[in-house]
Amino acid sequence: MNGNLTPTSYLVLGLVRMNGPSTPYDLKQAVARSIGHFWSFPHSQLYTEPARLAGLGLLREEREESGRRRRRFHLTDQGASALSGWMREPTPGNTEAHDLGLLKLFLGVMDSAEQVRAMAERQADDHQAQLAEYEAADAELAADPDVAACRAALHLGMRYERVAVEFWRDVAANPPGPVPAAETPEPTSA
Amino acid sequence: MNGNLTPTSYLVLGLVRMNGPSTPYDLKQAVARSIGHFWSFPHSQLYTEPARLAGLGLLREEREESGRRRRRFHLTDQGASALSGWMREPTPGNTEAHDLGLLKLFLGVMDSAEQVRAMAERQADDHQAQLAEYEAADAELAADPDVAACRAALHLGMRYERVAVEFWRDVAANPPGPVPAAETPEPTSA
DNA sequence: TTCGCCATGTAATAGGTTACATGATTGC
DNA sequence: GCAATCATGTAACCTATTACATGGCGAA
Repeated sequence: MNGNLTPTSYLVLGLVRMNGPSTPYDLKQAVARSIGHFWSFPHSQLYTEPARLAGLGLLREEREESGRRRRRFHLTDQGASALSGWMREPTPGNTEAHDLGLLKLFLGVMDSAEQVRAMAERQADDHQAQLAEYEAADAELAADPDVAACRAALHLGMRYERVAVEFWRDVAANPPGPVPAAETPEPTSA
Repeated sequence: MNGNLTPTSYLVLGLVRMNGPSTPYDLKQAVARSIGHFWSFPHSQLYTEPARLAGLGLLREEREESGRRRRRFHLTDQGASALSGWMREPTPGNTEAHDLGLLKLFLGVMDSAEQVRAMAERQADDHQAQLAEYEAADAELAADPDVAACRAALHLGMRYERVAVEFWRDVAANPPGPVPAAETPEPTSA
């Protein structure tokens, strides 16, 4: 077992701290409702990671004896201090924005401006839909003053989405032509 | 060897198409100058992925006999059509925005509003710096009409950065308080 | 001509992803 | 009581990341 903590680790620790003792399924739900919108964590990780953290003493595992025999994880002192230690560290590294639509646009392999326009319109719609989801999620949290920080994070998501919608609409309105190939592809020899 | 193509694969194919026959080092450079700003690809991948693609017949490998014995990869017909096939597919999946600062904010584990403010200011500065880099990169490309698509992608990056700067400045100006822990951590038993 | 950085790669590992698989609940 | 879905997990694979390692090349 490797003792290094990844973003996933801190996510799990943080969620347990925020929501109290949690089962992996609880974590999965919490992620889906909030940060999962822009940073996806597959559920299998949310099952394996807490177990790993328990092995490191940062969580304590408790298991139901009957029914679903859920594993419920509790934050330990050590876990709490690992978490607040991380908070105190500087936060290096830029934002990673992985967006396949953007990659396609960047590579400039679209055959025609028309094809670019079609994709851009699709992207704009998708981002619009995403924005609506954020707004709904945010409205649900609006009542609770304790979660101001969570909402703040959502707000950045919302701003990004608005920018993305604007951006793709601009692209659709004025699609760039294809980047010409620098060489003629060769007959495949394989 | 697995024939599935990942975003990395298309990146490599697309760069070779755009820039002509390339060595892994060329790819590394091209990435660092452009898309690497918001989607990082470690250099080791840019060495192994072209080899894999060559194995699939999508690139052809040519090796220098003397000196550094570079491997230079050429696009094949098959590679070109894999690339344009991908372009025609719809682009599912949302943007993944991995940002550790945002994760920290979201988890609400900061001890105090003051700590939040300090981080927010740092983030704002970092994003400001990033924005400046994009602008410089964009200015370099401005002369060449062939790379309009690449520039368009950069422009989204720039918009994101502006939003991020604004956002973190707002957070710094009005930092949310910490989300209270839902449970008291337990003494570690390990 | 030597030093240092640029350039080129590879090995090992672990985290992430997909796919499978099954038991528990709940609603009808 | 049956079906559908929720909930819970695990195993295998692979991609990505880190770390190491070395030879070429240019500058002083």
